[in-house]
Amino acid sequence: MARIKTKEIERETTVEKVEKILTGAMQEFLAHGYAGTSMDRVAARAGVSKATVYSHFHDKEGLFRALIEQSAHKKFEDLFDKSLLEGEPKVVLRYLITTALDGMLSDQEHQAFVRILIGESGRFPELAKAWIHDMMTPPLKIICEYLDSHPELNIPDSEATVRMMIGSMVHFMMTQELLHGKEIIPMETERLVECLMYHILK
Amino acid sequence: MARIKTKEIERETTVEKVEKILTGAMQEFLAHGYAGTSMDRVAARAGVSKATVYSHFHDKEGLFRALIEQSAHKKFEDLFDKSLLEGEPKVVLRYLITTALDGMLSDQEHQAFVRILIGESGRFPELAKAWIHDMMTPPLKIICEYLDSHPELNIPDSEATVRMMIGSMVHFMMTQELLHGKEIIPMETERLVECLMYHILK
DNA sequence: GTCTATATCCAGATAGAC
DNA sequence: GTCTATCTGGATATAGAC
Repeated sequence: MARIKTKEIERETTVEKVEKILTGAMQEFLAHGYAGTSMDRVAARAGVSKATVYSHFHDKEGLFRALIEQSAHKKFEDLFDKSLLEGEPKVVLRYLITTALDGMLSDQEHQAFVRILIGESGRFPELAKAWIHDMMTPPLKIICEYLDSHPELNIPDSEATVRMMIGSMVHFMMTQELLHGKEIIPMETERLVECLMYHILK
Repeated sequence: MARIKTKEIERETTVEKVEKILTGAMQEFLAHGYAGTSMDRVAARAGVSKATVYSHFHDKEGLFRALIEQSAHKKFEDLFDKSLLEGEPKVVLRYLITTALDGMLSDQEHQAFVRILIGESGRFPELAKAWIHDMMTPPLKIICEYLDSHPELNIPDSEATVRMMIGSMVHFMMTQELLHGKEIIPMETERLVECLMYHILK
């Protein structure tokens, strides 16, 4: 009994260390990029030795891949609540657009994630692809189905329309926040919301 | 006379070396990012010594800043020809959108530039701002004026509309090319063109 | 599993001859 | 202005004790 308990305690602290490494490494990668992050700082931030980091993740690339992949899967859950896709388009669409935009604009970690994903998409193409698959495809499909279920909207190509919608929103976040364009080309979020509502609902 | 000519020849080769350093360094930065680029390879690619690179550019950061700034100023010229902004909207807008989209989708160097600009926008915020100013503001203004000069289009907020337009186009390029989404969520360019035409021209 | 200590290499940057 | 040679620090990664 005692041995088992000891084992369990040991495994717990190990898990905790791995957890600390993962979260700390994520912070480092988001702040400094892939090449700009050192394994020394990753270890220091997690409060463990470098050798421990290497014993859990084969090398720097392995650690990076694990982090990005995990994050790509996780994030797409909480972007929007698909149960809200019921009701008349005027209300539903406005709510959808507002929620998604505000979510992106206020989430600095998500912004840093997008930054590194794009920045490293040359070196790590598969990670970019996985993100596209996990983040873009689900909302695309769901919103398409919603638009198609309302033929009175008269939308000839719902998929293209949803891409236009998402694209203008993501691009807005990028120019305003990621690229620090808030002061250079300022614009209230509501104007983009109204614009999309106007052009989509005719 | 002879001395002057010698001097001129010497200055010519110097300029040539600087040119070689600039173009070579650009290739390196575009391929490997800021932190991933080494001054050794920059020097080697230019066929000069490292000391020569440092004598012309104070340090790595200075070289990078010079390159990105120069490129931000230069590129915005050839994106579109504003003389083409005369005629009826159906023709002008379609041509504008098609040209810009095809230009972005086929220019791999521009794509790599966007990648590094976003990737390093955390470390070099002023460069990102300069690019926003040089690349976004001019077309934004010009297209806005065009739309406003055609009140029959019934566009309530031309600036927001142009942002929607440009945003969806840039985002399309990013997902398809930068993030290698061509095979994962394929879509013909024409569909986005038609979609924009439909929603903007009502 | 985790540590300290270390091997090995390569980075940015400069000194000094020519 | 340009080179070779070098300084110095910090990077990835591992060996070996506990």
